Amino acid sequence: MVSSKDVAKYAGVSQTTVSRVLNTPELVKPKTIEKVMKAIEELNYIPNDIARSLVQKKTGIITLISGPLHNPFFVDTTTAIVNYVNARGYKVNVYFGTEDNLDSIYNSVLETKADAIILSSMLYKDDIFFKIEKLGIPFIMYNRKHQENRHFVEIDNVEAGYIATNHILSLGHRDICWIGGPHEISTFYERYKGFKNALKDNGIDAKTMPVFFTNTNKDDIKRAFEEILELPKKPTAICAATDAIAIEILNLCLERGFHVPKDFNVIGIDNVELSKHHSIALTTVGLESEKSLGFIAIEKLFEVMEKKSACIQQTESVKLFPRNTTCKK
Amino acid sequence: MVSSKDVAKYAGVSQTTVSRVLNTPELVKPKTIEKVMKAIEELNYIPNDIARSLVQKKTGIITLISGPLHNPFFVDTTTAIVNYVNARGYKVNVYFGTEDNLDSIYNSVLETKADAIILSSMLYKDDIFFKIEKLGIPFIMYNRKHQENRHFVEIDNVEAGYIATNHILSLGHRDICWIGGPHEISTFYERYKGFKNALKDNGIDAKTMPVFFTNTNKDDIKRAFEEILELPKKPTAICAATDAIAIEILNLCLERGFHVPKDFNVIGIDNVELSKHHSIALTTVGLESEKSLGFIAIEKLFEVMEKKSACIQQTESVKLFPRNTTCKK
DNA sequence: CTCTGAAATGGTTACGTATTCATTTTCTTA
DNA sequence: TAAGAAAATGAATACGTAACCATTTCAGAG
Repeated sequence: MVSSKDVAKYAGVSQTTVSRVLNTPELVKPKTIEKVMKAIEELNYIPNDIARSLVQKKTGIITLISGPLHNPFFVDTTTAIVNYVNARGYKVNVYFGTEDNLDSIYNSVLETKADAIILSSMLYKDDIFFKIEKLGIPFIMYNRKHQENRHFVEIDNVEAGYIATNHILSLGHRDICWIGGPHEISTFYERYKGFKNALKDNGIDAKTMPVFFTNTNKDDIKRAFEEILELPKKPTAICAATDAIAIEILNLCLERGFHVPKDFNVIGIDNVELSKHHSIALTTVGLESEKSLGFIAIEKLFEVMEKKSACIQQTESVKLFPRNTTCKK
Repeated sequence: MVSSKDVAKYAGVSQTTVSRVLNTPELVKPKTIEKVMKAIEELNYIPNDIARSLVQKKTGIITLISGPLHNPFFVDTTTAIVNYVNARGYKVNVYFGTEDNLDSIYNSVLETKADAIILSSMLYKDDIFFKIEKLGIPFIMYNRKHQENRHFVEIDNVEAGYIATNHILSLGHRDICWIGGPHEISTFYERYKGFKNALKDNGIDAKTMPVFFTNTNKDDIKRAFEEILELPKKPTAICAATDAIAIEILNLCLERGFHVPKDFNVIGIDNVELSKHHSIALTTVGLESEKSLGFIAIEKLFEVMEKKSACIQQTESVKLFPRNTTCKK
C-alpha cells in the first residue's frame, strides 16, 4: 500500500508536507503543492482513514442501531439518518437489532470507537444505557426512551395512543381491542397508557377490553390475530400500537378474506411512508411536523456533537391522519 | 482513554501480555490471565478497534452501497446483507446512492479501507469499476453488472422481462406498455430486451408498443404514468421493469380511481417482500431460489474474501409469481 | 546589504495495538 | 541435580497519519 511517506519520497519533500498539502494547503507554496499532487496522482495514493482516525481520535463514524427493516418505521428513519449523516461527511455503521442479536451488537458497538451513537433498541430499564454513557461519546435514542429520561427524541406516545383510540371510539365502535408490544419498551407502554386513558375518558372500563402484548415479528402477530378471531365477542376495531403491526394485521385480514374497514377497522401509530400508499391507506397517528423522527433525532445528535446542546429530551406532538381503514360503525 | 498499556501497568505485566490475554490466552498462564482480566475489569478497558485495524491491516468493515430504501428491493437486500455481515463479525458502512450523491459516496468509500465492497450503484460503463478494482480488495455488484462482466450476482434479467411480458400476452392483452429505467443500467437494459424478445416471439412488432424510460423516483414515475394516460390507445396492461415501479404505478392507479387489474393489469419484476402483502398482491417475476439476491451476493463476497473463489459471475434463474394485479383480458 | 519577521518546510513524536524476536522462567527427564 | 526443552513473558518495532516544535528560506523595511 502506498503511503504518504512514499509520496513524500517520490515528490522530494517530507511526509509532513504531504500531509499539509492535503489538510492545510494554504500553508504550502503553490509550486510544492503541484509537485506533491503530481506524485499523489502518479502513485495512486489514497490517504488511510484508519491511521488518521488513530491520531485524531475521531473516526468519522456514527453507529446506528435500528430495528429491522421489515418494520416500515425503520425504513423511514434509517433512510433519514443515513442520508443526513453522509451529507455531513460522516459514515454510518448500521445494525438491525432483534431480540437475538442485541448482545453481540452491543459488544461490537462498544469496541468501535464511533464518534456518536444513535439507537432505537433501548429498553426502559436497560443496563446498556450506562455502558454507553460511560463511553463518554454523544448518543441519542429515537422512538424509545430509558428510565433515566435523558438523550431521547420521541413522539408523544401517550397522546398518540389516546388520539388513535379516541378516533375509533368517536366512530361509534365499542368492541375494540388493543394489540401492542412488550412493555419493557417505553413506546409500547406509553401508547397503551393512552389507550386506557381514552377509554376511561369515554366512560369505558379498560379491563373489559381485550388486549394483546406480542412480539412484533410476523409469526407472533399472526398468533395474536388468531386469538382475536376467537374472542367471544369479535371486535369491530383493532388498535395497533404501531403501523408495522397494523399493516401486518391488514395483511392477515385480507388473507382470511375479511374486508377492512367493513369487517374490521384498523388503526396504527407512526404514520410511516408505506401507510400513505393507496393500497394500504392506513388511518394512523403521527408527527405533526413534516420531518421524520429519525431526521429530528440525528439533527439533535449533531447538535450535541457540536456542543450546541448537552442533553436532549424531546417529545414531539402528534395528530391524526384519517385514511381508509377506519369508518363509522 | 484507558489503553492496554494502562492495563499492563496496573496488572504489573507488559502490554504484550495484555494483548495476548485478549487474543491468544492459551499462551498465557491462567494466573496471569486472572490478574490481567481483573485490571481490565477495574479500569473499564475496551480495546481500540482503530489501532488494531491499523496494525493488522484489516478493518472488519464491509462497505455497502445500496439504492434508496423507498425501493423495497433494497429493503430486502440491505436487510439480508447487513444481518449476514454482522453475523460474520464484520461491520457495515452503508450508503444509499442516488443520482446526486454518488460522487461523494465514492470519494468516501475509496478512503475507507474497508475489507470488501458490495454495491448496487454501478452503471454498465462506469469508471468507478476500475477505481475499485485498483483498490485490490474483494468487491461484488448485485443486481447490476458492468461491461467488464466480472464480480456480479444478478437475476436473469432478460428472461425475467420475457416471462413478465409473456405472461401478460398469454392473458390476452395486446395493448401493453413498458415502463423501465435508464439504459445505462444493465438491469433495465436487459429486462427491456426480454420485453422485446417476448413481443417478437408472439409476432408483435415491438416498435408499435409505447415504452417509457424514466428515472425511478416517484415524481418521474408519475410523469410517465400521466403520459400513459394520454396515449391515443390506452393500454390494458403495464409492464414495469421493477416491483418498485410497479408498486408506485399501483399507487397512482388507485389515486386516480382506477381499479387494478380491471382497468389496468400491472406486473413487476423482483418479487420483493412487499409485493406479497395482500393489499398489494403484485404479480411479478423473481428468483426461483428462496434466498434473496442480497444474501446470495454477500455469501459470494465472503467466498472471495476467503479466497475460495476468485471472480463471481452469477446469473440466477427466475420464475413467475402470479398474484392479483393481472388477469385475463 | 542587513536585519527581522513571516512563510515554508522538515524532523520527530504520539496514537494504541499486534507482532517479532529475545529473554526469562518453568518443567521434564536422565 | 543438571541439562535441555518448553512455556511464559517482555522489549522493541511497525502500522500511516497529524501535530508539535525546530529549522530554513524568503520578502520587505531600514
